[in-house]
Amino acid sequence: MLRTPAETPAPVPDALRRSTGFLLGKAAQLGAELVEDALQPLGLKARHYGVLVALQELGPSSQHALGQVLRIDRTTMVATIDHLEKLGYVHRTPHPSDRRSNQVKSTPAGTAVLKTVRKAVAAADEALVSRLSARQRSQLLDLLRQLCGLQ
Amino acid sequence: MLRTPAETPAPVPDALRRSTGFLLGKAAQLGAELVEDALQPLGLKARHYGVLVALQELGPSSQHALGQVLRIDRTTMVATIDHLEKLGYVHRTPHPSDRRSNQVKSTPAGTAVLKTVRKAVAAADEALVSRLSARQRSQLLDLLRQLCGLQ
DNA sequence: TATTGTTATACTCTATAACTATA
DNA sequence: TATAGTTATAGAGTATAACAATA
Repeated sequence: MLRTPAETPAPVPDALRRSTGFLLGKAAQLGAELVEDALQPLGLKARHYGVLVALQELGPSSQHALGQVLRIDRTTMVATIDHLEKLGYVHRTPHPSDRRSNQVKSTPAGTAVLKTVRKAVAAADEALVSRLSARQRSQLLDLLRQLCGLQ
Repeated sequence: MLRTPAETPAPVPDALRRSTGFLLGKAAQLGAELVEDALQPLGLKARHYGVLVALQELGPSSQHALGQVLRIDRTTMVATIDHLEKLGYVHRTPHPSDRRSNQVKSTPAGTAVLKTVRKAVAAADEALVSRLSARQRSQLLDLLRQLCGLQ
């Protein structure tokens, strides 16, 4: 990820400044960098956070189900769960009725670390919107949800 | 890029639906897919569009200067210009006073194709914000520019 | 036959290091 | 010494194909 040094003001061409797609990309990149920096000390990446959150909300789930919710390919999911299992945050057990699939469960350590992770991610989110007022932040959330068809 | 099929509603976890960073990532991904689809028939990717636009606004520029504006690494820029040159849209000439650097110029064909490319990208942008009213679209642009520190 | 998880593999994107030619 | 461009290379990230076990 190429990070423009602070000294470089980077004069963005006008045609790009007028494009929602370009600005979304730029903003998303800023957000990704902040979350990456926030999670790095914990040895996690954004997709691990997604899995921990999904497990908390959905309860024990198959790798396939997690992949559907988080848009992660099943082959990518293998390595993602491997990593979380190695850190002791999740646990694979055979599914009781369907022995093809694993049941991925959060461990107590996983539930505990999620609290820390949530704070780190919330701080990154806060930093991302630091230039906006409270009213603008909630406006932006609404607009993005609507754009994504999530409401 | 994993694209969720239309049949899959993908119930996004609440904690993620409340995160600006997550929503920005999701929205940016949608935008990137639309632009990618729009440019594919022309044999171009988003970064080629960026170069053509920058050349139009800045005039003939060194590869280094283009990279600074577009946040593209100089090693990546080589292949990007190679591709545009192969298509006949730009032309490398030695810089008159500094023989270390190339002057990258748009050719007539490059200027012509940029008109088509602009239309394709504008249509993708329009599709991206299709769920928003005119007022909401301009609000979103303002909020994103402010978030990115571009105004 | 279809699905879940897994491995091996390949492809894209991007960055680092080393080289050249200039400054 | 420093910079612009280039090449070779390596590291992510993610996808496809093939396989085993199970439905």
